[in-house]
Amino acid sequence: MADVPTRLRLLNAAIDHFGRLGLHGASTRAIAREADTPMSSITYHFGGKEGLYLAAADHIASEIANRAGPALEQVRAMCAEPPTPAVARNALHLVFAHMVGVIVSPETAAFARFILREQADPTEAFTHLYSGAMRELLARLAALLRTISHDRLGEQDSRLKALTLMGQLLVFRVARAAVLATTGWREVGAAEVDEIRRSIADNLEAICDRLEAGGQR
Amino acid sequence: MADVPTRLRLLNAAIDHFGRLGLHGASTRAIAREADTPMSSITYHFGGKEGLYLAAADHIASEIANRAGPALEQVRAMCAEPPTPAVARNALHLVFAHMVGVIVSPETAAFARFILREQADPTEAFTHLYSGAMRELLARLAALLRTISHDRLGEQDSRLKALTLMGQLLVFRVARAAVLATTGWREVGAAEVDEIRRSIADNLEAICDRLEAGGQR
DNA sequence: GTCTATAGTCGGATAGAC
DNA sequence: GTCTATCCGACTATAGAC
Repeated sequence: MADVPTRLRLLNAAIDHFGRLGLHGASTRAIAREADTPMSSITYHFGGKEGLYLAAADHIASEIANRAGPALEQVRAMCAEPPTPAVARNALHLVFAHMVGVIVSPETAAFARFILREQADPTEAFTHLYSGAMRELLARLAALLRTISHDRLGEQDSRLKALTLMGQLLVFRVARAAVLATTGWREVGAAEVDEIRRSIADNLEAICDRLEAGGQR
Repeated sequence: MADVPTRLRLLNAAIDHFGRLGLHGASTRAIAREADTPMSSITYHFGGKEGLYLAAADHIASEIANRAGPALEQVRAMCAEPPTPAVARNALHLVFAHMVGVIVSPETAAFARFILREQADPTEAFTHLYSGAMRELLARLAALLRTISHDRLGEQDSRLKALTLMGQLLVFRVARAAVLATTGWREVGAAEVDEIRRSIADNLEAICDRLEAGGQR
């Protein structure tokens, strides 16, 4: 902790400030102050404010890839040979149980703010974020859902369903204030994450049941 | 359109600018310019930047209450006498079919940005937003879910499930960029909204089936 | 690589004319 | 109610010392 390079200190401070205030709203002075380095070192390391912004996006993408990596790796292994619906179902549960922890964890809060803002008003940085971490995850989820449905679900339908499922997680990140107000929780700690995980697993079961049995779509 | 009072023009411009840039990031000069009035009229009408911000939150809350009103009214009517699970199920579908349109519509985009930002970093304005529109909706959803489950679902569990269900909608608003990238859509128009509505209705059916039959929770 | 100093722009608030 | 003029602070960028 004591010997973090200036470049990295700047990136961490940048993710925090840009996430809260946006590209325009954040100030390089404040970022530099938090990183305990003069403002002009931003020019030196990243060429300027926008360079720092893009570098922050790339840094987030690689950090997320690291965190989602273990779960994705496991799913890749389970799907090495074409999986049965039962195996796919297992894999789906695995991914979600893991993602709940990742998405709700305080360490990813700053990442989430940055990504959220970028989605609201996408710039060049969004491509970096999407290609870096989200695309494979969503594609894998969609493929699992299709398998579970015995391929009755169309490709587009399975992508849509993957998105709705991710939404069940997302709400606990992006609407945290409403979540706290509704549940009466004071924070989202380990006990609360378990409750969320159970509720979502329950929904997953229900949706998989219907998919596997063959509902009307 | 031609004769909108200055106060209202300022509110609309404020919602747009604050939603995109936040309280600090937005500039009263730019807001006033868009409202085609001098900056000092903000001082006159709202006392300053923060007064304008709070007024914008109140205005959003009442606009949302207007839009969600019809659906909520219908649900209230259906629940006048304690509803059967089948009636509750109908009501649930009704609310969601309506909310999909509301949440995804371009007119509410500015509202969504404002609320999103406020959730990420709640200020006094959040209370206004939550009490004004969200609370009753979430409470009604939770009550419907409980009824559907024959009261097997606990109060807290039903609130959590209401939140996960709202998440399925939310994702199409807050992660629009990812939605477009994943589906290949170029916009979320009427045809796309119908697909979303079908996918979510399908999930609802699945979850209600499980709830009504009595899953493990 | 790191820091200081400075130039030029734009921000919010306010006083006071009409 | 509406507008102009002005104050002062904060911002980004950059030149140049070490």
